[in-house]
Amino acid sequence: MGVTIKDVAKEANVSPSTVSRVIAGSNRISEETKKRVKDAIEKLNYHPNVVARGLSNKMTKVIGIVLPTEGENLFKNPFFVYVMTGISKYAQESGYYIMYTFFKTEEEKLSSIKNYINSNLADGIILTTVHSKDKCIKYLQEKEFPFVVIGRPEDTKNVLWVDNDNFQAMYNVLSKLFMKGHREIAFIGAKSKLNVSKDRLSGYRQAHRIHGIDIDENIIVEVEDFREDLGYHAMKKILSIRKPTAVVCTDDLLAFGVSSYLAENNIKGISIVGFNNTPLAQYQKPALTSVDINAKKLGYYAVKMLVDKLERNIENMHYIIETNLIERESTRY
Amino acid sequence: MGVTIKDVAKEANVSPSTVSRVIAGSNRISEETKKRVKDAIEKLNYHPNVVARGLSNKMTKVIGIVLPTEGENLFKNPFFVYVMTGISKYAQESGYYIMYTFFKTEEEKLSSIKNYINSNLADGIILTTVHSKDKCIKYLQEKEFPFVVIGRPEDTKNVLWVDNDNFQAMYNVLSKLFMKGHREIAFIGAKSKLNVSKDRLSGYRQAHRIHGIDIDENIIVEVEDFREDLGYHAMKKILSIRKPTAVVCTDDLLAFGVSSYLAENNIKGISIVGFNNTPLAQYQKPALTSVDINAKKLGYYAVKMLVDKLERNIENMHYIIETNLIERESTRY
DNA sequence: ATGAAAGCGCTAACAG
DNA sequence: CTGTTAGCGCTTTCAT
Repeated sequence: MGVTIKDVAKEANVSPSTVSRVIAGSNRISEETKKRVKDAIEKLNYHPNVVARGLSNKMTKVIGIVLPTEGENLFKNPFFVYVMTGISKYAQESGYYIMYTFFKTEEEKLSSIKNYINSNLADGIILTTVHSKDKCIKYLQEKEFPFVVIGRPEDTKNVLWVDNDNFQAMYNVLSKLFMKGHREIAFIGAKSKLNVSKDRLSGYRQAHRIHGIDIDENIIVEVEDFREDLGYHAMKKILSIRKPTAVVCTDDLLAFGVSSYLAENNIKGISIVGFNNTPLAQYQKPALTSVDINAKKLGYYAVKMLVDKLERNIENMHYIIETNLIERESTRY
Repeated sequence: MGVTIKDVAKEANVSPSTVSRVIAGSNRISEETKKRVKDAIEKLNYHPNVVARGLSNKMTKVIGIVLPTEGENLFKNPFFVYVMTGISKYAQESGYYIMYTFFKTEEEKLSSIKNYINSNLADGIILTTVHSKDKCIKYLQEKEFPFVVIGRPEDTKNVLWVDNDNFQAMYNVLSKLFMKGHREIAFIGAKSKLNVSKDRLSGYRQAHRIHGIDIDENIIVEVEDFREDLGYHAMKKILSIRKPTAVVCTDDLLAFGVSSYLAENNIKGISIVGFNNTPLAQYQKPALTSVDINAKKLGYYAVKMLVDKLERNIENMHYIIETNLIERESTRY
């Protein structure tokens, strides 16, 4: 079917190896033949066969990514889609291909990874989720297979990762609210075992400490999952104790629930801040102030780190992606 | 690095080709050597190198998919994510790998496709969107490259596609509403040039015809895009003309807008039906009745068709995936 | 600066 | 039923 390097060689009156060198951008090729080869490539519309190249090189320029389907979160929160677009962007810029697999359980995740490695199909892997004591990380390290993880892992030793500074993000939210005069700020979080969650709560606590404001533990509520109904009930619970002037949530879905509880009961005067700046945040009434975590950029830099390692063996151990507080009506007090 | 077919051959005291045959499941191999080879594979933990196999076979078992990033729709509506999970499912079942690229413009879409083909990396391609007069389809047909499209294309000649029966889906919605006694049913649609949109509107019209109910063209509104605010205004416009007893929308986002307009103005007694059964539909107040289009299954069957063509050259020209009306509070009258 | 030749790991005639 | 051999298309020593 295809036109091969041999055809080009014949057309340009050189050997296949010369063509290969021209493509690789070798500098010890005379300008003249270089041009001749390039013309032939153009003329024949030649494109290297990446499979053949991969076999010869042991580099396929393929990066595998593994994504969770677990829970409905994948569908309600476009986090992973943003990550994927960022991944795709850097990949395209650097000539890499992206392969994906979904997993439901940790076993599936691990076997996806094994498959990528065993098949010799991928040069590197990106993990989009981390558990504490992640078996996959351990496996990849044992195999010495290049990988990067999105989200800071428990043990960062020898792992490339990219993440937001969740501590700082929440700290900044609180600082801002304090500046606006708030003193009683409730906290609604979920999945307290996750690093993200811990960091955000720490930010909340630390901001109080630094600003010399007491924390009322009663208005810190942690729920099971990032769900609107749980946010709704958390708010109800908080209000049964006392009325804060603001409430920060570790996810927009929780904040949506808060918002509808307040609306339903016609309660005014409580600022709300969400996290992740999901697309619906701006359509809430009132439009929800939220922390944008730059998910696309997380994906982008994940690939960048991986490619840097793969091609230049540069190991930037991690990147911190900035967050942005997007202020909307829900904090206009 | 890896253990190769030669190592296995040596271990089992056979030639590499025998090993290859065992792996391929050839039946003219004695049970005894078959066992010996399998043991050796097990013992050495051998996994075929799919790159080498691909080069030799001219079949990589890789399927490329191209996804639009255009508009915010990708992020608000999890359609594509569902499709991707379905794709992933069948791919995993049949031992295929999935590669993806995003595109913003038609040129990018086409160049993604060219890249898949030229690189010899993919065996087939799945298009997740179709335009009328789609250049990509034409290109793929010229190249005689295997592909399937999700969504019925303008010209279905020689193209494999999978889609819902959008005409029927809407027809059924209307029939149901008629059965419930509704006679004045407004229609809110968007992107009227798309096949989906045309089909859904046809279903609306045809149901009226068959049931012998007149259509009031004034309460058929077509807007630019699938956006909540546009649904909101469409409803406003309709109510300025007359009050229907029900309104059907070609997308949940439109229906969300309708719903909030009715809530804000405290208007009761209008049933609402959405389309696509997005995750938020069930959380609306009232919970939104919506047509589930089975996006995951669309993806699943897309891969199935492609693999059937690739491996057995069976060309099932298309699949129709059933839709399901999910009835919730918004039609409880 | 360029060519010849070997080899990446696997498959598929062709023999036997 | 099994081994030998010749590629698949490209890269990369090793010569010259």
